[in-house]
Amino acid sequence: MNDVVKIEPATTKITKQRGRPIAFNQDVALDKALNVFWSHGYEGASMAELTKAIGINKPSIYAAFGNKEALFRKVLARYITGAVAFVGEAMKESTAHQAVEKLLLQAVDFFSDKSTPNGCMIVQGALTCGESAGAIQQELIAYRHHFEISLTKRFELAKEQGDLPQYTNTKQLAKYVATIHQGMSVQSTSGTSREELLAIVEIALKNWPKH
Amino acid sequence: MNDVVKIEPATTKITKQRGRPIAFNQDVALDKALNVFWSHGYEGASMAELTKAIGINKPSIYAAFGNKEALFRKVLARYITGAVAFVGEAMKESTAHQAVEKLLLQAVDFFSDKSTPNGCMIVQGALTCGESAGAIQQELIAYRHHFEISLTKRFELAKEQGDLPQYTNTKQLAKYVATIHQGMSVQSTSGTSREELLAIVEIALKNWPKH
DNA sequence: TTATATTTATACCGATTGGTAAATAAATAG
DNA sequence: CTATTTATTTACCAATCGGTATAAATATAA
Repeated sequence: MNDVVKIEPATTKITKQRGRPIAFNQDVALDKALNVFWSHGYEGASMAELTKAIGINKPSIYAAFGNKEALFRKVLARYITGAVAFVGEAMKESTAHQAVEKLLLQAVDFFSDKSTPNGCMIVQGALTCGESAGAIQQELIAYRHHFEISLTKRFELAKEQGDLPQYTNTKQLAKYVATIHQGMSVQSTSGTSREELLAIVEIALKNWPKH
Repeated sequence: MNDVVKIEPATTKITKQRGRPIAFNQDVALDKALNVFWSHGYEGASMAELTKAIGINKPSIYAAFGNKEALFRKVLARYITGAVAFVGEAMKESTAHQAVEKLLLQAVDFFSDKSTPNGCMIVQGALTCGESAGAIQQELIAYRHHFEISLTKRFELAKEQGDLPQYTNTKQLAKYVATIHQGMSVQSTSGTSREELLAIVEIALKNWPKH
């Protein structure tokens, strides 16, 4: 639908796009939309504000991305593979403790980055909402659950490798870490500084399970 | 304005209300409105849904409470003196550790109470929103800050009484406890069970400062 | 009874919501 | 050139938003 090139089946010859060319970069547009959704949430972001921020007219948005919900899903996908990709990276640390420490410290950097809105869009994008946003609310819940599953898997690996005690309840520990992360997101949205967030991480990591 | 009785200045004789009597109980109406705001947040709760839930027509709501924002503030005041009054009670425990333990355990009961919506309205009532809800958003931020100040004061007292080490940074410790609480609110809203919330509290309390 | 005060229910207001029809502009194909 | 395709702009849509004017209903006061 939005392919830039079309390939002729028989000859594989590249044909130029027929009609009027698109006048905006879709990834740049998604980044600008991300900024609005991140700041105001799914419901709090109006199409009027999104249109103004992206800098193109509404019919162009609808032609390129579908409707508001589809736009949000595409923004969310970009947010996950871009802004919060550090979560997956942190899991690659050599011990569970190092992985969580890196995760939370990077989260502090992420939350206090002055070039982006505060907090995490997956946490506060649609925590509460009207019925029309119910599908997005559930989608974000699913993503947060997915985050806990990633943590749980990492902790299971740590148990195998011996850097977490055998008695560790990995799901509960994952929920604890997720709770800290989500609480920090609320704190960040409320104006908590980088130094204060760091202090929270320091306290939260003191009780790491010991052998 | 909404006084049920009027007192004559000179004789202090009680005169009956003149016009048509109010056909609904204001506190009951506020409780029903609370349920809607708590579930869907300030912006996500429409006047249409509030009207339906309260069971009276819109002009009656506006006459009794003002506008949507004033209604929310009155609901919020009732929420604080009613549903979440346990927060102040928990601070009266004899040690800081006991106070926080009671606070978080009562929060678990509160979050998993099936007769009320999940999570805390002060946390998720307007975490993100459009510009028109900015004042409510700031008010909720102020209430969360007030919660931290209460915790800080309790911890200062604990330092004086010797049940917290002298080196304790009470503000940071308060922020940690608030972060756990707010994270648990997000968890509750996402469907986390009572047992899982209890496990989070257990882990969170393991790292309490020791002498 | 009549007058006054207050709440009720009905119907409506302008503004904003997400979303689109229709016409114009800009490219390629032949 | 003309025809075709696609994206743009403008203007508009019905539905919902928070909020209210108006008049009927229900009480007391005299």
